[in-house]
Amino acid sequence: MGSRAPGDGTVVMRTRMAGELRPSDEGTRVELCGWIASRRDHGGIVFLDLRDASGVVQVVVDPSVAGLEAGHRVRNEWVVRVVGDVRARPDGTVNPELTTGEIEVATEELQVLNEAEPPPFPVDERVEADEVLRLRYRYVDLRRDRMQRNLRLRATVNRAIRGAMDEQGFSEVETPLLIASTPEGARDFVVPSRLQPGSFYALPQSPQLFKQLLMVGGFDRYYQLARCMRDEDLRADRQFEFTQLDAEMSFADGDDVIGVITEAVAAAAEAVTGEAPAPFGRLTWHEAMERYGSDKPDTRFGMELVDLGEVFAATEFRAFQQDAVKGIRVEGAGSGVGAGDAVMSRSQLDALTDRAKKLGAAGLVWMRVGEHGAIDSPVAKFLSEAEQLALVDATGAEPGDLLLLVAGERMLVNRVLGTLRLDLGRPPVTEGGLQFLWVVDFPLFEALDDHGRPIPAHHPFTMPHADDVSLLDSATGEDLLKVRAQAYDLVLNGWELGSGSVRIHRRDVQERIFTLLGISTEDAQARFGFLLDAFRYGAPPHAGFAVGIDRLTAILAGEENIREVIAFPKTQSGLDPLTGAPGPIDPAQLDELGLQIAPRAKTPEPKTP
RNA sequence: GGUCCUGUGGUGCAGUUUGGAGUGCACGCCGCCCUGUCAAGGCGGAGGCCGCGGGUUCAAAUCCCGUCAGGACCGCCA
Repeated sequence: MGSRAPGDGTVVMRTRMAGELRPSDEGTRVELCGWIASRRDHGGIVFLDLRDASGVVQVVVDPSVAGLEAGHRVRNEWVVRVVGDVRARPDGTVNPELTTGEIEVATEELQVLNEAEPPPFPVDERVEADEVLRLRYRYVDLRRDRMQRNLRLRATVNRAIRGAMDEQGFSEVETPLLIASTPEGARDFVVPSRLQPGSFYALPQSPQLFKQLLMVGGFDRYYQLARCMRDEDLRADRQFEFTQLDAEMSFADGDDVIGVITEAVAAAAEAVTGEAPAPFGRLTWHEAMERYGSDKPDTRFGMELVDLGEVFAATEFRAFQQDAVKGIRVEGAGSGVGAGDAVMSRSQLDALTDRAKKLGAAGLVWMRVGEHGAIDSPVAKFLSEAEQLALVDATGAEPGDLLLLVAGERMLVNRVLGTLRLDLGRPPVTEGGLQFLWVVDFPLFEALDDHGRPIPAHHPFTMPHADDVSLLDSATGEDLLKVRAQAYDLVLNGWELGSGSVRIHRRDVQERIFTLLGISTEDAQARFGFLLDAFRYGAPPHAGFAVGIDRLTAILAGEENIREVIAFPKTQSGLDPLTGAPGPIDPAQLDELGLQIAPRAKTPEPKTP
């Protein structure tokens, strides 16, 4: 129960929480504290809704009673303390909309703890407030149900994750925030050193190197809810600062890591939804690209990519004489038979074609499927009857469907169709349940740079796939891109939740990778020599992972944007409307740090005609 | 760096396409009335740099250019 005695000499301001009162409390004297959520002043009687962290209860005040005159004066968001008795509401005045709607508090004492100006936007959520206003007055916004719900949900996620990791024998270890620049690919946030003028710390993009050092240090199983900072442009799913469940384990392979992380993430989902999530799927990277055209497939809906190579193997149509021809089937979006809201107009199809071209495709072929496999398309005349029939057969198209086809280099075709698939079929965040998916066997290198050197897809400490190690020595050029890594991603409803890998723990293998990447021995030594050194002193085989907590929480909360699950986020241009950060600093501070601000290159004046 | 969308009393919108008086709706705010409301109700009232700057025009919230802020996305985030 909420009733407490002071004990330590402090004054207890309240005995109960507003939202927890029930008919069983009838007759109880309660002391409540909170904000006025709403007032309904009838003159001789005033109804106040008192809101605290637990919810709302109706408080009834008779302002004609001596000492209760403030009943007329109080306004929304004033902070008050109420003493009174819980009583059943009179017949016909029960409010089934409120969990406390069967009772009310008959006020005997009304104390104004603090007056308040009218809030810049209503705390009640009937109308959506402008986001910059919400951020500027975040402390008001935080009173609203949505933020209360989301941040408490986030706390539930953190609690469940810590519980699951603890149970699996992981120890939470903190790592430094002021570090040397780490080899992640993002731009560092940088902190000037006062004691070493001209030198800089970097804020961690992740605790990557430290967790590997913890493995060398014999911690065996480490995790941390780690703040990470990356100075890259912001998006709906990206903030400068974000939080990861960061984990690393020794004497373990990729499947061990997948098992552990599955356990923790499923525990978080279950803590929020009340039921265990569906079993996590698993696809190879190659399969994900071929079937969904993405390395983070949204498997809440079908519309999979169909390989039409066989169908057009001997085609006369030049546009389809390519590395790959693939298509997607958009149900009911064709003309005629199945005509309805889903049907796409000619101008919509033109827009789709533009979209495909912007994504790099040479073009987009659309086909409307009619009765008996009849095909209506600008290119129908170039296709044989047999090809048309085989096409309908291969895609499983029904009358009224629309087919979208792209031909060209295979991975380009996959990416273009994968994007169109999302444009046309992706459900809102609140629909389709939770589709967790492991994507495994990522390639070790994602591309070749201008000098023909491979660019690591994950990071340079990623262990190559055991079966592909020999390729590392023999392969050159494009063939290097076939080398698979022991790297894996966790995907939820088309969002990349996180990634991990088995790490290289042997110095000789690591040096071979550096050589391939064109990182010289001196360069490697300068950037992360301490890690290479550590590997000389008995590094265990180890593997790890990191899960984006902001993204996981957003999806569990049914939010499209991670700002909704962050107490004090920044806008897309990296500003905090509440504190005004970032701002200039005192010249004396600059001086102390040995820094000077270079004059910014002015943008050229607009040309006068 | 780029593309698209948005900016109108404290709040949320309409008005911009087709230039013609700051016009309108809802909420909030202030005052008065009101003893069973819960989006309380009734009467009255206050509140505007139409983001900012420039241009076109007899006339600009409206058209043009620039700029600032916000959002979505591309680039970027190995």
